[in-house]
Amino acid sequence: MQDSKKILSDNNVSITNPRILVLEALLDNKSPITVDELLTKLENQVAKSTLYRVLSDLKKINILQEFTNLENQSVVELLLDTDSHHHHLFCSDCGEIIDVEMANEFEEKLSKEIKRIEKKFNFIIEDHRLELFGKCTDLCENCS
Amino acid sequence: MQDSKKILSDNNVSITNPRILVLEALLDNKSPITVDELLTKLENQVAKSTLYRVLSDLKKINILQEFTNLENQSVVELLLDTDSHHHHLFCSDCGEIIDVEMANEFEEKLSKEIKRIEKKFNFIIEDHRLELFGKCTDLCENCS
DNA sequence: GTTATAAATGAGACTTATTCTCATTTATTG
DNA sequence: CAATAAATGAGAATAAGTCTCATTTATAAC
Repeated sequence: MQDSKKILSDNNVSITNPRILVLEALLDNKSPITVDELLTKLENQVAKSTLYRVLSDLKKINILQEFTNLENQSVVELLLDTDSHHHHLFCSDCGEIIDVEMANEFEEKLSKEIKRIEKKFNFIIEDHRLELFGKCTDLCENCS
Repeated sequence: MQDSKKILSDNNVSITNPRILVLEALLDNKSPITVDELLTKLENQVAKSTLYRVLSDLKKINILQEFTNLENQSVVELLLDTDSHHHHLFCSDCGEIIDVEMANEFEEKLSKEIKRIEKKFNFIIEDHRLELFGKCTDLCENCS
């Protein structure tokens, strides 16, 4: 059973062609992608309304993360439980978004600090997101 | 000279009524506010197109931060250089966004980790943002 | 394999947030 | 105070995302 079908059945979501196509597009380039790019990639294969519905389905079963890039466009990224915890690095020159794993030592420090914040604000903190903004200096042509 | 006028002249931005009104609205509730709420607050005082233009002016002079809340609405917050560095805590029950200062010790650790990432990815990191997601347990009526 | 049923889809209308246009008003400088 | 450039208001235009509803498809029962 292929990845995309397995993902769907594992999550008790019915296996349909659009869902397979969207999942495969996401598995295909396994890094953050603009909803707009996804729409183009799946043009003539999945209707716009369906794409948005499938994305919302994937969010519901907690395997899709959504955030915004520096231009405030919606960006999605598949996040399977086999994937490791990571954060994002945004280049303001070329717009690239790069997955970054922080050192364990740092994540531990962050967890401790989060516990302190939970007590201080009487909050239950379920998730966190760290975004780093800057310029890549040699990764792409745009970034001289 | 009032705050808002001083802010504008300090940044070489001409002092106009709409700019004063927007700045005062932002200074007034000095915590993140939805663009939509701001629009309502300034109804009949500042045209919609002007509000967006003024917000973009304030972003250009680097005293306005923009991000999105859990409902993907645009949220803005005035960020003067007299303000201390802070992050945000989002409540998924009531939608509140709270400013949070992390411990110095933690921010130092983060700076070090950022230096490591800069080297590893050949990046110049200029800014970072940490978002904490959870539920407040007693801050508001919605959150039982 | 057929059939019944509920769920998912496609197409496009609709909504909402944001940007754009352009005629008018206002701030600034000399 | 006059001249000029910049800013504004009003509403049209655009774009992202949602909704509707008739049709298609997946699933479960037989």
